[in-house]
Amino acid sequence: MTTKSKGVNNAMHWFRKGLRLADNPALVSCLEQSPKNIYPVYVLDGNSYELFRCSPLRANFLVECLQDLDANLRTLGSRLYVLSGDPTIILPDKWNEWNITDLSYEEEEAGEPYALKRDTTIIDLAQTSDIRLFTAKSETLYPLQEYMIKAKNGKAVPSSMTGFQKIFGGMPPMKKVLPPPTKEDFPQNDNLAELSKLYLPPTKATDLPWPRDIPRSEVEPIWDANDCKNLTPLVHGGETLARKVLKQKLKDADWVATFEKPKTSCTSLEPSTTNLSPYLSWGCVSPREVWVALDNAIAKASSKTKVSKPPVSLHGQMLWRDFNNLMAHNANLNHPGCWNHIEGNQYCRQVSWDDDPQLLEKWKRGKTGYPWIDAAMRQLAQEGWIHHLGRHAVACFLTRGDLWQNWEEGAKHFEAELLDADYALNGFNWLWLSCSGFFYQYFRCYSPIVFQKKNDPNGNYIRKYVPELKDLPSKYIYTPWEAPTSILDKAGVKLGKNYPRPLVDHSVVSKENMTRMKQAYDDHKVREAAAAPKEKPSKKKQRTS
DNA sequence: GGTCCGTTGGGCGC
DNA sequence: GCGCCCAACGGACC
Repeated sequence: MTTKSKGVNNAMHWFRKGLRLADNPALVSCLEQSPKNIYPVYVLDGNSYELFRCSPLRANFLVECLQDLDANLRTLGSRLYVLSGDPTIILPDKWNEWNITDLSYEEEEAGEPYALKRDTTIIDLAQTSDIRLFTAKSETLYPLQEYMIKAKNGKAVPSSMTGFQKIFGGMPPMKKVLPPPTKEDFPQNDNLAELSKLYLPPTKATDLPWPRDIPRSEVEPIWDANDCKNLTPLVHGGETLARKVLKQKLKDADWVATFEKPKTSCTSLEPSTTNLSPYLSWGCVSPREVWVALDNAIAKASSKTKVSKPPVSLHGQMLWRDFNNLMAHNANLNHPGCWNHIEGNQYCRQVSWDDDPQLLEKWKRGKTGYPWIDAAMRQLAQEGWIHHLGRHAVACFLTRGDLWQNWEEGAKHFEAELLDADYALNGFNWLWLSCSGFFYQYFRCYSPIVFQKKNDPNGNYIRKYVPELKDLPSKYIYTPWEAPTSILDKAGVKLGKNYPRPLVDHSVVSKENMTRMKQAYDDHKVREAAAAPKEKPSKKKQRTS
């Protein structure tokens, strides 16, 4: 490794995810080289995962993150340089122009194919240009490789949460959370004044290289592509807000200590969970910081409090995140890029899903005729968020429960619309809900009617998000097609006109679909047996000899 | 090869 | 609000 004397190197920190200053080990290790100048950059990359299939709410969230990052850097006497284009072209240009000698960035861990390809190219280019790399794995509580090593130990990587928790229990103490760099850590760039009006962060979603340059979707957008005005995001972007939300949500120590995910409500009009997921997925806050904050909050809970445990506790939610990343990482190691696909995905059952663009479109737009499903889908479009259990219900409805549509399509839609869209978590949950992987009890099926009726008998959630039904009596709010004409008339509901009739009869199709799933599982067994005909006998031989 | 378990199902009786 | 059954999955563990 070439060593360069202090003060003659020029550094670049490349933000991709990890849009924060605190607990950013790659940035810190770069600053530790005491560079003469540092250029914190973000590249608006029209082809990147973050922007591909990206709703205005997501675009807007990114803009807010960049604005906040720039503001925070300016308090340290630095700033964010926002570039536009293909990073593998634009970054080498800037290395040359700014005489960059050191480059740092947070590594992509789950194995998202575009990011991996991009980074491989950048690593090659950096080596060619004799640029020193300072990278760090800080997307998860522990680097995924460390779980892999711990797990292997002669065994397979666990594919259940229980198995993962065992691995996790044997991990060494977690790395300490790094404080944000101080003003003294940041050099004053020679040319800061000269560049003051260049490379400024975008101020609105339409400044991003989207949607003009990107073929976003085959279908018409659900929202006005240029307009976020009428949308009401769950939270706004940025590290500053992330910390505020973290502090606020963890203030009630007893709430934190007794949190049980399955007991939180997905129909409450105010989110019953922490709202931290968007910040975690964009890296506005580090998972370790959240972990420690949970520790601290629980320590303050009253001694009588019965503290909840993983997997249902808040710490458990952080474990799910790492577990999902590990599964994505492992799947992609064996078959690069397979994670959000059926083909080649070792964890995914091959199921012959139907392909009906009209049904898919009605699901996306919240026009299935099942008010509870439609309410959740419209909350997604409106706020960029649905409660986890709501996601379960709509994902089950689209796939194995009712419409029998390919989960890949549902995953793509979530990826575009969710503020907290996360490659690893999204893929895992669609595999789970469609009974394609990790969860196989297909006879346990969410009802689009009764699942939430007990939590929200008056249907307030439906009344909020499906306003055309708001005047229906509670008795029919979940099942408007059962209401007498006089009641529908009184409520201003015209079935098939201003609110659709149900696309399918759940009680019928859910049973039919169980039979289809049984068949798919049987076919899977046959394929497995055919794929490895000699393996089992030879193993037996070894054992008996 | 048997048994138990799996973050969060639905329906019923009590 | 709880316990039990429904019909019956794969994977871990013995």
